[in-house]
Amino acid sequence: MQSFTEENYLKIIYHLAEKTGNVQTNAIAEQMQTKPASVTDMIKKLAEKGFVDYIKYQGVTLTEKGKNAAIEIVRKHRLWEVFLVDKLNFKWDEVHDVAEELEHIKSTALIERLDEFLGFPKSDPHGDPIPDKNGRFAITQFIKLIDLKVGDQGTITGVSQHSSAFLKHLEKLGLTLGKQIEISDVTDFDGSVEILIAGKQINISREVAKHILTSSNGKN
Amino acid sequence: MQSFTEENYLKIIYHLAEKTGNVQTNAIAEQMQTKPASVTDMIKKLAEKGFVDYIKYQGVTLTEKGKNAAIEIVRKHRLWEVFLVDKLNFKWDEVHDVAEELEHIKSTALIERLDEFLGFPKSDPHGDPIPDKNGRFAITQFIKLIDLKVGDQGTITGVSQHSSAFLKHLEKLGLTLGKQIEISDVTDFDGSVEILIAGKQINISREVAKHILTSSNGKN
DNA sequence: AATTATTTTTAGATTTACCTAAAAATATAA
DNA sequence: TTATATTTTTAGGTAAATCTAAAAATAATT
Repeated sequence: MQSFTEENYLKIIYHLAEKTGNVQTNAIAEQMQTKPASVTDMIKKLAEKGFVDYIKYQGVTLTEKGKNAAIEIVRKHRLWEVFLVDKLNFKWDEVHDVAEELEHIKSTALIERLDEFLGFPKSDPHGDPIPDKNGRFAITQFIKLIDLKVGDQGTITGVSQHSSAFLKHLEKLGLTLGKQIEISDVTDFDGSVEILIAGKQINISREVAKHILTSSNGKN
Repeated sequence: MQSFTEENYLKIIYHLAEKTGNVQTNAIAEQMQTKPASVTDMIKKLAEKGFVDYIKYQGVTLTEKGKNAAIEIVRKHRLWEVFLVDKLNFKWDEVHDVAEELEHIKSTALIERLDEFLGFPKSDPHGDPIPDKNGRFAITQFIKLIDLKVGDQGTITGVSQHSSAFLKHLEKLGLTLGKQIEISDVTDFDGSVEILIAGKQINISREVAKHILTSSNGKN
């Protein structure tokens, strides 16, 4: 199949493409922590192998083949994260780097058995959906906490930021997956949000609220 | 630390050194499935990094540092094998290749937690000892089945051959780890061994008997 | 001891993924 | 629309791990 590096490129292109449509050379370079010139080289190789469509100076888009390969890597990454948290008692802010290595282990049997061992989880420790072995995602409806209105209730089901600092901060505030919350106030001045969680009132910055994902239970 | 390739060299040198003292270039090349010229290159690098002592045309020996690194890799390999068999229901003949990849994942925390998760196993699915996190092996006393005398009883505790074909053969004969056996006869003609296992009489070739390791319970 | 065979090393190339520096294309602003 | 800025690509080079072919050292044989 592909080398570690190729797999990393595919994964990053996939994630970048989720937001925008086609993906710029510089954006890839930034994510890969490498130089644009190196990205051009690799893009050509991936295009030759049929993983991306590439028009000079226009960036790339994943082909069907490329998308499938990328989804497989995402699947592995997220399953390993579940393993680390559920079985080895890692914290949700400790798993990323190790999963980044584990995702490259090449064995279909391994991943299928791991999936089964973990009970076919639908999402990883950050709430991100885990595609099944056919590459299909369960449809998940996230509402950003920042978009909830005063009085709305919801459950924390994910985060859109995976930095250790952010996750540790949430942990300290008790804002972990599955927790029930209610919006009690939104501050005009700085847009910070007052929320009710486990009977307590806490205040979180707008920046934090932007990266918490919820499934809303509607108005109180 | 080291690259995958360097780690594989260290591991192979370690295993070769277990038998002989210092290790020949050609022997390494054979194990690594590469050419002697490539081995010479790598040996120089490992020597420069202080993993091996090297005298031109005289082969190599592992330094303390090299030995520790090698043992760490062996530890990882064997722990992952236990994981695959105990938790993911792999057969003992299916685990080698996957463990070969998993052993290179770089995370001390991962291995320590995995060790704990598995209940600090002392040996892998083939009976090979697993060094603890300080690199220490539990002392294990193996007697080759071929060296047992008629009337001797023993427990199968390991194998000295890891090929899938051999392991599948043992599986079919019911000769798996932990099984009690008794030597009932040794054929003069071809040296094949008659053994009593689970009340049944079976015959195994000399070649097979050489690669089964037992802990003898002494004479019947 | 001289010859032959084997093992090991050197020399010079190749491939992968990366780099820098400069050129080319595209986008933005005056 | 010309000038400026940004993005992307090309050209040429490096380091890691490999290779082949040939040379050098060591071992085995006659």
